[in-house]
Amino acid sequence: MQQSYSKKMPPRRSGPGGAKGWWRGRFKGCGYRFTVPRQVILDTLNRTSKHLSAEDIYLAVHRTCPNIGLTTVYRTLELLVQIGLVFKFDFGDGRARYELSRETHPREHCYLVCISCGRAINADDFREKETERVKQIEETIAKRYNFRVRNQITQFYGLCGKCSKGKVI
Amino acid sequence: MQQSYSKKMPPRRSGPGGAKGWWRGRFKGCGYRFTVPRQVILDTLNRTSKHLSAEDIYLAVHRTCPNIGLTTVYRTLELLVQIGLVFKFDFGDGRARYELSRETHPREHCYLVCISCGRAINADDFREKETERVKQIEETIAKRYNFRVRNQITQFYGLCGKCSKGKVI
DNA sequence: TGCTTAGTGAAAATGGTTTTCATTATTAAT
DNA sequence: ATTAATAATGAAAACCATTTTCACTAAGCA
Repeated sequence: MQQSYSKKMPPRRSGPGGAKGWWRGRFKGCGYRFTVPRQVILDTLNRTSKHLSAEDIYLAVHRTCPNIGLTTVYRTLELLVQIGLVFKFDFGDGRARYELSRETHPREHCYLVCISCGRAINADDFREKETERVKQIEETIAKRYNFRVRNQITQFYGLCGKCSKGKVI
Repeated sequence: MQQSYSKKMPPRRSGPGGAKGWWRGRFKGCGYRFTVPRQVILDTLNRTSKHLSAEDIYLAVHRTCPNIGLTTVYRTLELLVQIGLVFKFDFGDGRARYELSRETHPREHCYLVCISCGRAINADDFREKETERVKQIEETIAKRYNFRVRNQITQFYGLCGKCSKGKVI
């Protein structure tokens, strides 16, 4: 039972408990409990800017809390994505990646994915200056498709330097 | 052993065998055999503009050639992606989708993916007028990252009309 | 403090994809 | 054409990220 939540969000890092306080409020506001596993998983995501897989998170979490199982990691991540606190990505390598949604960070992501070796190269810097344009696009989409954009990813598929060596096409 | 292939491509639908002739040449040029399963799978992809999953293709192919197995479908698709004849997509629903690469069709794809119900809405029309801009971006990427772009997909993650009902956030 | 119920963890199940391996079909050489 | 070499195939098994099941635990309200 997800409840509606006030549009006026409190600033993320102020108030009792800092980020944790904000998260807690967000959980409660949606009718969920703010449990230890959920705190620890959010903390882990908060400590890095990388895109972690569920197993990455499980292993990191496992060091401090060995009793937290992989199942809970998956379940929590699913919930966090639903709530909108975490973004889920798929680079086509058979495992999903997760990243904490930070308002101070760009919500536009850009990757170069090599179709030969599967390597994914981050090219976010590419989009930074396009924020305005992207905002416009999102507004248009909201109107035309009645769709609320939360996150955006652009992937360029092709051949990386190594893999394109010697190939003309 | 992938061989280099002349940059001057013959027109896709002319010459002996039409598209098939072109495909055949492409296979041979790369050192691969143009077998019946590969023909049939390419034909199937050629007959639709939808994004088919491996199973979709298997079922379609199975009607005419019941002896073609799912394994071959997967193997052929992987090869086709490597050769650059087919694009592979991932909407995060646990199964990959494939689409024939047609030069007459745009290589820019745009989707709205609902993080609540998982529905993927095609919004390609959105990009059609941006072809020039996208070309520039691809050129810059090629230079800066030494990366040859073959295909591009932009996904907007968010809430579709149905799923955002009653939610303020 | 106790009660209700959401949340958790271990193990099993699921399901798309990949690997294995014996067989078949294609190509190049004869 | 026939044959030899090897690439391609199909069925079954393996793989592996993710999900489900179910008995148990802990958060939050009365």
